Amino acid sequence: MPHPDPATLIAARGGRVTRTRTAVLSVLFEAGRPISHDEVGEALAAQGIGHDRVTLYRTLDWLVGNDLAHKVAGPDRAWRFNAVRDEGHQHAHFQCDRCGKVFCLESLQPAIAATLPSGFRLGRAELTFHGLCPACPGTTLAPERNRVAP
Amino acid sequence: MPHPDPATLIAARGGRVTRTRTAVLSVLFEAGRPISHDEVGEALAAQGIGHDRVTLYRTLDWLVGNDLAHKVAGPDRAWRFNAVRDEGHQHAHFQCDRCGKVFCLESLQPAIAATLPSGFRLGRAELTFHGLCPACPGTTLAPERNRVAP
DNA sequence: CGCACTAACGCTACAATGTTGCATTAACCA
DNA sequence: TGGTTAATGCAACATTGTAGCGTTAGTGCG
Ligand SMILES: [Mn+2]
Ligand SMILES: [Mn+2]
Ligand SMILES: [Zn+2]
Ligand SMILES: [Zn+2]
Repeated sequence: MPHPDPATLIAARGGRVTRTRTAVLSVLFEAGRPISHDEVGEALAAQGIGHDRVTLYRTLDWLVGNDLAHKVAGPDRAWRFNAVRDEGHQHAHFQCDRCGKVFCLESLQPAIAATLPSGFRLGRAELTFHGLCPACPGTTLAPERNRVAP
Repeated sequence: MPHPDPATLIAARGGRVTRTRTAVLSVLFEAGRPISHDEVGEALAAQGIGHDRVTLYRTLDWLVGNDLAHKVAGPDRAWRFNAVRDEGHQHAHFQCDRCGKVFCLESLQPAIAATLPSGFRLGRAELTFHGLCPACPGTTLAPERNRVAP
């Protein structure tokens, strides 16, 4: 399935279709994983698209606020941004301990069972796995089994 | 059960027992939840203990590196630090969407079942609940049930 | 106790990430 | 095609954390 058209998506939200917005959303679609503000900036520069740091922050915020992207915390306290495909964004993430890349585990449907202490009202749960991504060499210290109960 | 003696714990790790270290560890014990660098600093100031920003960062890092504290990400990309009681630090956390406070759910033993895509090697899993803490008013949009499967 | 050794401190400077205010530009619509 | 104003670009600032380096003080030993 090809990527949706950024301009159409942006217009559908009532936003102005600008060069920066379409380019940024396009970059997010092609990245395939959540990338940092800085990585987006590099991609824009590679396309010869001039951009201001602040504009980029605001563009990314606009995309998130209009449900065209979502952001997830990275290991280095910089947000990673990802184009939204399926509605809901109900999936876990993976952070590589070596290269720092973050991945959405879209296909993964983890089952979590837990009962919170009284007084805590649940909004949502966020599940992040840490370890080594497919591209990084080495082995983890933890058991190699892929079933976990932290 | 009363708090362990900070000075004893610090000396046991081979570190020098300084005023800052004992005071910081004591503050962490009394906080009862993970608190930010800044909150630690305020607590120190309230005790009339002079401190330097950098020293405080280094002290907290030392405590973490020596397994006397652990740090967990907050909602505002500032770390929260917590005195370690039980070994292992195998528990979930809760972030309040209103006041931003972070809580360790020490007693909670969530069950997670998931199978990672091939190539990903698992180190550990991190489970964070979001919602409203006992001290904050309001209701969440999510279902009030305390069972979740994201 | 008094001294030596050096871990820990405190200061300055710097880096990374993100925000605010405001004048200018350009997307959209009539 | 022109007017309206959302979006941009620039400068200045805020927050969180790090690196270098001279100074202070905790510790062990005679
Ligand atoms: Mn995601
Ligand atoms: Mn904890
Ligand atoms: Zn990796
Ligand atoms: Zn709260």
